[in-house]
Amino acid sequence: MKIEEALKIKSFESETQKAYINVLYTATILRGKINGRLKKFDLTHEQFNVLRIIKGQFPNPVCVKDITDRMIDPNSNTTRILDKLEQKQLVKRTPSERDRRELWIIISDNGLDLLNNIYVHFKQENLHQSALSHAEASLLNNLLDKLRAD
Amino acid sequence: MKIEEALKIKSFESETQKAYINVLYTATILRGKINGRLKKFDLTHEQFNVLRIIKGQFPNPVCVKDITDRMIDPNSNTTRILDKLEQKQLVKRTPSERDRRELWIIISDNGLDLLNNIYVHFKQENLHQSALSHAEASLLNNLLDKLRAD
DNA sequence: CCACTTTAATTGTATGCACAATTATTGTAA
DNA sequence: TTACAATAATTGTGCATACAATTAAAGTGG
Repeated sequence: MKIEEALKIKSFESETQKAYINVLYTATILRGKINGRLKKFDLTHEQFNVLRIIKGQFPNPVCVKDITDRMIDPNSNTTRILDKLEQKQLVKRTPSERDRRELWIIISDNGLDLLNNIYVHFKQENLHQSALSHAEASLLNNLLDKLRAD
Repeated sequence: MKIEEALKIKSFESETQKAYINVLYTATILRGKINGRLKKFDLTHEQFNVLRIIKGQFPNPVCVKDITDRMIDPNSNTTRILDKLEQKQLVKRTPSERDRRELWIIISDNGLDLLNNIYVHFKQENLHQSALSHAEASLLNNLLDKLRAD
């Protein structure tokens, strides 16, 4: 559905303003879709994102700052998301060996298993197989990169 | 900056997965930008959005459901956002004349003035004048509409 | 070494997001 | 008209977002 129909908006100030609203609205829809899929795994979208980042460096540890730098929303509170992940025994925090201010965070076997299950599940449900062709998705990525550059 | 640089991601499963992350990340950036501009007006992004929706129907009243249907994020709690707006005397709630379950909400003179100030301010700072041409923004809108259709 | 700045992580607080449940009212069909 | 379902709005709860402040440790220049 077109954005103007979805939000019943009659006119926009400019095509760019429309794009702003469209990006925000689309993000809400995608977040909802991802949260829905993650529900059965008892993970929120941002917990999943953080877990994925930690796994990305496995078997090396990462510190909190490394994670924050890679997060989709760096404002969300990394410490508190790590608290949740640690409660669920998906990650471990240990003191860094090079800097006592830092923590080294590493994904646990549980965490690795969980992520693998989720990936299998996503593949089965074709989460990322979209109505967009590869070329269209690529174009979309370029336009978003450009929009952010303002 | 390209999304893979911004989030230091080395590889994606697919161009569409990349687009998902890109949309979510871009939304965060845009939200931050808008929140920054709205700060001096003591409004949050969603309060602004709701106020704009209510103004959109002025001088007709809207009920809560009308607003929810038009919100960028319909999950955010309309009642509580209206509480804030009413506290700031930007809107008024009165009982509906046609249905006692409904409320009629209308923007106040204060609210209209505030929105006008904000629009002037946005124009001065060229918030919605982007690096994208009209044609590019239009293309972006079409691709986002298509991405949501999955 | 010592004051000072910077950095890493945590904490605090207000608001927003997400979802379920509840209350009040209206519509509807036996 | 009386159950029952549907709808409008609110409320409750847990987690996330946004931003400021704090704490602890490390770097730096005198």
